[in-house]
Amino acid sequence: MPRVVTKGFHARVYAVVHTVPAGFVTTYGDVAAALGSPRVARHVGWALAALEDESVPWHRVINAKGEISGRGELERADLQRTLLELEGVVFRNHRVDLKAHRYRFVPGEAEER
DNA sequence: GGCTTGACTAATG
DNA sequence: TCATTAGCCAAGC
Repeated sequence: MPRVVTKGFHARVYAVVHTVPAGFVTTYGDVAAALGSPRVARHVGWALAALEDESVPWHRVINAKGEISGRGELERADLQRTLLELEGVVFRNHRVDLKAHRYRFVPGEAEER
């Protein structure tokens, strides 16, 4: 299993996720795009899988279908849904209404330089 | 330095 | 809307 990586690609992922405000959600692809590479959506998920920093709102990151992923850990998926609902995100069946809650990243927000 | 893995996405039927 | 296939690329070993 991947060790904690607090720098490099993962660090950027965390920085981007940090810019997502409460009440909004984003997709792995969007985060990847915000990083400059729309193809690295899988790595975004991987970065979050290795995440251990509670300050990162990982629960606001879902897949392009509006569904919650979670490596098969239903516990985490349930928590994620609960957290989002508390923030005002509307769930329709088992999916988030991306049209209403998808967050648009602002260039420069996650850039820390 | 090369192969395997993977919280994905988009396209196709 | 669902199932299958192909592509992409960093991190780990």
